[in-house]
Formats: sequence, C-alpha cells, structure tokens
Amino acid sequence: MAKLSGDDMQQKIMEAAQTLFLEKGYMATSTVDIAKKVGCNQALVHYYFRTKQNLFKQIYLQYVNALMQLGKKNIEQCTSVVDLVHEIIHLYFTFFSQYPNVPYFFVNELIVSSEHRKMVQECFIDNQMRIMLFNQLTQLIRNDIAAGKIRDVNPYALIQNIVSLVLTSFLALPLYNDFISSDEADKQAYLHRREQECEDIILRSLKV
Amino acid sequence: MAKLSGDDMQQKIMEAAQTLFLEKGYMATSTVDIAKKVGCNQALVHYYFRTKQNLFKQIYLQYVNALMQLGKKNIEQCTSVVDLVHEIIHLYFTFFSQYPNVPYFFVNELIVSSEHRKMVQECFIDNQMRIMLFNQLTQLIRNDIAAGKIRDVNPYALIQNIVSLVLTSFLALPLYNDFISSDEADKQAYLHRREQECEDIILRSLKV
DNA sequence: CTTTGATTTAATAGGGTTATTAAATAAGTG
DNA sequence: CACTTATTTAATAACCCTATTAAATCAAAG
Repeated sequence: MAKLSGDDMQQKIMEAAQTLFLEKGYMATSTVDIAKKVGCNQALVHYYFRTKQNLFKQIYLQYVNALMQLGKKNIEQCTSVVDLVHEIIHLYFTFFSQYPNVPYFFVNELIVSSEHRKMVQECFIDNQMRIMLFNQLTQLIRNDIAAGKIRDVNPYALIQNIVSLVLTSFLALPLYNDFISSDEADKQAYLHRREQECEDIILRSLKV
Repeated sequence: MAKLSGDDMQQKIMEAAQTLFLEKGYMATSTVDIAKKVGCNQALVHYYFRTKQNLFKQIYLQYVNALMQLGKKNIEQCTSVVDLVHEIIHLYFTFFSQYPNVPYFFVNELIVSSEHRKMVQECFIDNQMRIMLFNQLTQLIRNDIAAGKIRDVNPYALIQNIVSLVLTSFLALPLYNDFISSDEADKQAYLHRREQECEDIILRSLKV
C-alpha cells in the first residue's frame, strides 16, 4: 500500500483496532483482522505496537482519559448533588451517544476479563482525577445531607446506581434494535427518554 | 478414565463447560479446556455435543428456563405492582446469588455477541412464559395506575430499570472484590444491601 | 546521487483451535 | 460366551492465531 508518514499509519491502525475491539471484543479480534481493515500487512500492527495487548491498552486508556477530561471540566463547578447528578448523567449520555459501543467495551473488558481488570486497575486506582472527583462528590453529599436537601446516602452506592442505569441504557441498544425498532430516530428518542428517566430515578431516590 | 454410563459423562461435560463458560466466557473456553476439566478426551466433548456452539446453547437455555420456571411460581400470585417488584427483585437476587457468574454470562453472550444474540432471540421471542409474565405485569401496572397507587410508568422501562440495577449489582462483584473487600461475608452483606437498595429505588420511582 | 534510517512486506516459527477419523474398550443381550 | 451397540481414545486434518525475522522499499539529508 502507499506509504504514509508513520504517525498516520499508526493512527489508522489504532482507529481500525478501536472499531473492531468495540464491535467484537478483544478476544474475537485478531491482528490479522485489524491489518485487513487498515489494508496493510499484519506484521505492521506488531511493528507499531509490539503486542496486541499493548495496542488494546493504549486504546482503552484513551477512552478512560477522554471521559475523565470531559468530567473534570463539567463537574468541578457543581455546587449541589442534584446539580452533579444532572451533569454526570448528561455527560455520560453525551459521551456514550458519540461512542455507543464503549459501554459494552468497558463492561466486556473490565468486568469480564480479570487480566484486563488488573491492567485497568493499575491505571485507575491511583488516578488523581478519579480521586478528586470522588472526594468532591463525597463532600457535596455531606453538605447536602447536613442541609437537609437530600437523604443520607452512600457515595459508592449513588455512583453505582447512576452508572448502572446509564450503562445498561446503552448495553440494551442491540436488544432495542432487535426487539423494538432499528430506526435511527427511534433509537435517538429512546436514548433521550432514558436520560430523563435515569435522572428522574436517581433524583427521586435522593428525596428526603 | 473409568467409564461412566453415557448420561453421567454427558452431565459431567455440561457441568464443566458451564463452569468454564461462566468463568471465562465462550470465546476463551476451548473444548480442550472442558475435556481437561472433566478428565476425558477432547473428542468426547464433540461426540456428545457435536459442536461447541451446540454445547453452549444447551447450557444457556438451561439457565433461561430455570429462571423462567422460578419466576412463574413466585410471580403469578402477585396482586400489585409493589408486590411484583419485591418478588422479582428477590427472585433475581436469590437466583444470581446461587450462580453469581450468570449475569456476566448473560450480558457477555447476549449483549456482546450478535451471533449468540440471534440464537437466544429465537428461543426467547416467542417464549410463551415470557409473554405471559409480561402481560401480567402490564395488566397490574394498568390497574394500579387506575387505582392511583403508582404513577404512570412504561412497563418496558420499569423492567429495564429493575434488570439494570439487579444485574449490575452482580456485574460489579469483581470490582467490589478488587477495590473494596474480598471477604466472603462482606460480599454477602454487600449483596444484601444492594437488594434492599434496588427495591427501594424502584419503589420510590413508582410513587405518585 | 547515495546513504541512512524509518516503514512495510513476505515468510515462517511455534502455538492453539475445532472437528473428524478409525481403532480400542466396555457393557448389555441373546 | 459371542456379538452388537455405546463409549472412549489417539491421531490427525485443516484451519487461525501471535510474534519475529530478514529482506525490500521509500523519504529525507548529506
């Protein structure tokens, strides 16, 4: 194939790998598949990334960082839990609407493969931003409880509930597609309903 | 190995396959792995089930049916949505506590693999019991809305919310294990809290 | 124009995979 | 006991996989 400047090719390989990992998961995607999609030789994938695992890692971290960066900007200025819940849910829906396979990717690789879980843990567990955001949430919750604005809730549980409802809204997309409607506009409407529904449920769960 | 009557061996193979599919997923489990676990020759797996896909299918359907059967008994006699929500959530938690990997199994194979999704669809879409249970839910909801006992909700959305919260409680177990506590008693307590939390959230979301 | 270093390729080693074969062994029946 | 049928095995065909190698090609610098 026509040679590109190395960075371009590396980029193209990452993009193809991304698409395939998202579509079929890590296991079911081979470096041959990736090369075929790019239109290059399979050895080139190894030239740039040495191992398949390595390639995966870089892609995974890209998404984690993208989400974190986005989160930081939007969430820092929230002054109440209600605000924060709204922002977080909206953030997730915006992000995942753009990359609707990412939730599946996250679940599949993070929950499913203990190997990958370990890998992600390393990058996650002392992630400064994660800690900062969590501390902020905890503080906000404490304040709002003290002020009688919300009932006493556990920060972990709240996050888990939010993430549960949001993630499964996207995880269910293929089922929605097969069982209910495969029309793109319908799916957009579904996601829009889900966003409101998720926020509504969480806010109701916080009422005193 | 000592020969067993054929049914026993078939059973043992299914059980080993079950364990491995649950632990590592379909893709990451080879028929060699299964045979090794049973202690028999790999060809025997194919002798009884012809293909790996076939073996998987039988195991999958076993779980779907077990859950359906269990559901039927417990849910038929509910007379209100509140009742039903309690029963369904308790049912799920009881079932999944017994088989904590099944939620991951369901998600991984149903949501992730479009091939498997198609397969399951065929067995699911005209599953009489599924239709019956869903109709019962719809009817109960209509009645309770008319009686002013709950606010107007969409049956699909309600089910999705319940399933979301319950499934992710189990999907998060490995994360709980790694990040919070790997003590068995703690995990039991966590699941117990989650069951109450799920019911609480759903019931609050139904309040007029 | 040649040299040098970065890309890209073909070829292949060394695995592992599913599935099929034919042969060996056991169990049950007349 | 002999024969048939059901299990079980070893061996192997026919793939696909990752990763490495050495050789080919290109692009920019001297």
